[in-house]
Amino acid sequence: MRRTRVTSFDVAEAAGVSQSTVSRALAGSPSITEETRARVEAAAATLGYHVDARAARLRSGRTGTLAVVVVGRAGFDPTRVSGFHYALLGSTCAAAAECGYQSLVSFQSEQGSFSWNYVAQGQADGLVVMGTSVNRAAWNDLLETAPEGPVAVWGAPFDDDRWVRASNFEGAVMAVERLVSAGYRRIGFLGTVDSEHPQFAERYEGYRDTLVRHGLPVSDPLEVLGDDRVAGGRDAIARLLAAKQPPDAVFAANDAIALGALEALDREGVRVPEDFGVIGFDGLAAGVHSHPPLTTIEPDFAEAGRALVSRICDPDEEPTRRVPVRLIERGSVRAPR
Amino acid sequence: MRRTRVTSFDVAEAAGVSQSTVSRALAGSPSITEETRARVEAAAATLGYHVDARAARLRSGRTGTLAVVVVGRAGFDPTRVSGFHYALLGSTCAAAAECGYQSLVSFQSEQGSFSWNYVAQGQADGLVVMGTSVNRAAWNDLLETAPEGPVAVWGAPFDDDRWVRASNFEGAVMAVERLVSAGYRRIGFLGTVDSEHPQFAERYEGYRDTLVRHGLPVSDPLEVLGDDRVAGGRDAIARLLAAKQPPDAVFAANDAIALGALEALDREGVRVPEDFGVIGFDGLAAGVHSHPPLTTIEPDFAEAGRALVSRICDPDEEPTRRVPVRLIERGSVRAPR
DNA sequence: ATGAAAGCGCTAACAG
DNA sequence: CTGTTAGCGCTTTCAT
Repeated sequence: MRRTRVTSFDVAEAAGVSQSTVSRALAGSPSITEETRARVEAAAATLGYHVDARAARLRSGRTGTLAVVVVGRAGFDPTRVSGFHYALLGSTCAAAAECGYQSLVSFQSEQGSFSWNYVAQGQADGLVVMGTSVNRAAWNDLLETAPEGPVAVWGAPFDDDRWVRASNFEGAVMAVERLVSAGYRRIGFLGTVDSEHPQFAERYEGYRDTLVRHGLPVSDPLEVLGDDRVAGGRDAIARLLAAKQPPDAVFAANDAIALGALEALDREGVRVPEDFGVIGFDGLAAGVHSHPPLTTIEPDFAEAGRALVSRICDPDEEPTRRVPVRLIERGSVRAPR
Repeated sequence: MRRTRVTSFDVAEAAGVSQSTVSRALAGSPSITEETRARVEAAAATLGYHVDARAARLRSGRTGTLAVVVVGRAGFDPTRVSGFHYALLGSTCAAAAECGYQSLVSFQSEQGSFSWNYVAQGQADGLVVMGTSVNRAAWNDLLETAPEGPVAVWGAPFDDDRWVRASNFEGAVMAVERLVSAGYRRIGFLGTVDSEHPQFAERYEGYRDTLVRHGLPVSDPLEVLGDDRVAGGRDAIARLLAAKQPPDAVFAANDAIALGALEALDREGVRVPEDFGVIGFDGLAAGVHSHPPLTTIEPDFAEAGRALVSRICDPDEEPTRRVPVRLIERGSVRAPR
C-alpha cells in the first residue's frame, strides 16, 4: 500500500513540471500547452492521482456543490415524500450536474432540526428548497434563519423573490378548456384556496376565468381538508355528490386530490370519464396506474430543475420564475365532442 | 458587510481563549470545561461564526459525507426513476443523517459519464450505489473502476460481498402462502429468472418451494420481456391467458410487472381478486391507486437504508445483508378462505 | 484543561 | 506559457 496520498507534487515531479502547472493543466486552464497538459495527464493517470476536493475547496473558497433540501410532512419519513417532489429532486440534481455542480441532498421534516446554513458552513454555494407547503414550521424556520447565499424555492406558502413555480394559471386554463371541449358543463374545483396555497389560488383563477369566458357556471373552491390530499379528495367527492345538483366534472388542484376523487367516484359507482370528468395537476407517476388513468397537467420537470438551479449557478441571468406545463392525456376525461 | 470570513481566531479573541480551544470546544471535546465551552459558544453565536467545512475536511482528512448514486435506465432522465429507488434513496439519506453523515446524491444512467471515484477525490468517505439491474453498462463500469473506499450496493446484477438485498426468498414464501390461503390453486410466476436478475431468481425459489410444500403445481417462470416492466407485465398476461389452462393467480417478481398485469387483466375483463389473484413485490406507492390496489411484499425501507449506510459508517459491525419484508394487504388478493 | 505551532493539498497572485 | 510563493481555516500533536 502507498504510505501517503498522491499529491500534485508527485505528479509534477513525474511530469517534469512545477506543481502549479499540474494544477492548471488538470483544471483545464487555457494557458497551458496541449503537449504539457498531455504529459501531466499521463503522469496523473499512471500515479492514480485525483485532485483532492477538500484542498481545492479550501483554497478556492468554492464548493461546486448545491444543497438541496426536500421538505416533507412533519412526522413522515422520506419514504413518504410525494412522487412529485422526488421527480423534482431528480431533475434538480440533473440540472445541477449540467452546470457542473454536485448535489448535497437532505430530507427535512422535523421542527427543531431544520438546517439551512450550508453556505455559511462552506458546504455549498447555494441552496434549493422544495417540498410541501403544508409544513409551515419548516418554511417559517427558513424565513427566520435567512440563510446566507443564493436560495431558490419551490412549494413555499409565501411570496418572496426566490420562488419558482409552474405556470399555474395557464395550466388551469388548459385543464378547464379540455373539460369544456369534452362537453362537461358543471365543472367544480377541488382544493382549498387560501394564502397557504398560493399555487392552488393561481389554479383557481385560471379555472374561474376559463368558465366565465365560456359562460359556464363557476363554483367556489371545494375545500379539501387535512394534510393527506388523497383522503381529502375522497371526502370532497362524497360531499360533492351529496349536493342537489352535483357537477359532472372536476378540476382538482393537484393529482393527489384527483387520485382520491377517482377512488371515491369509483366506489360510488360513477363512471369516469363517461359521466364524470376528472383532471389533475402535477403529472404524478401514480396517475398512470389509477382507474381510469388520470389526465393531468404536468410541469416541465427538466425546466423546473434548470430554473431552480440557474438562480444559483447563473446569478447574473434573468431568473426564470414560471415553468411551462403541458396536458397529459390519459383516461379520466372523455374525448372532445 | 464584513470584509472577510469570521474565523476561529476571531472567536478565540472574543472569548479570551486560544484558537485551538475554540476548535475543541465547538467539536465537543470532553477535555474542555463546560464553562469555557459556554463562553466560546456565546462568542461564536454573537459573531455568527460557523466552522468552515472546507478547512475542517482538509485538515482532518474526513468528509462526513456519503456519495449516493442512483443508477437509472440508459436514455431516461431522473424523473423516470422507479418509485422504489426514490423511496430507497430517501431512507438511505435518512439513515446517513442518523449517523451524522450528509448525502451527496447523483443520478447516473449514461455510458461514458459514470463516476464513482468520490472517495479518491476526497468528496466522500464511502459510496452507496442503488438502481436498476437493467443498466448493465453502469454495473460493469462500477466493477471495472473498482472505486476506492467502502462501497455498498443495492440492485446490482452480480454477486460480490458488497450487496444488500431484501429477504427475497422469505418474501416470496409470504406472497405465495397468501395466495394459497385465499384458495387460488394454479399459481403462476411472472418474471424473467436468469443471472441478470438474482433477486427474481431468489423470489422464484421461494415461490417454487412453497407450492411444492403445498402439493400444488409449479410453473416455469413466465419471461417478462423488455426493460419496461409494466409493458412486460401486460404482455405476459396476454400470453398467460391464451394458454389452454391459464392460472388463477400470479406472483409477480415485482410491482411494476404486477401493475402491468393488473392493467391487462382489467382490459381482458378478468375480475381481480374474485377470479384471479395478483401479488407483487416492492411496496410501490403507485400500487395504492391501482385497480384494484395492489397487495404486495414490501421491504423495510428504513432498515434497507440503515443496512447500506452502516457498511460505510460502522465498518467494524457485522454487515447486514438481508432486509426484512412484510405483507401489505391491499385489494388484489381475495380474503383467506 | 489549555496554548503554541505545524501543516493538510491545493489555487491564485505575481514574476519572469 | 510556466515557475515561485503565499496562504485558505482548521484539527491535531506536543508542550505546559
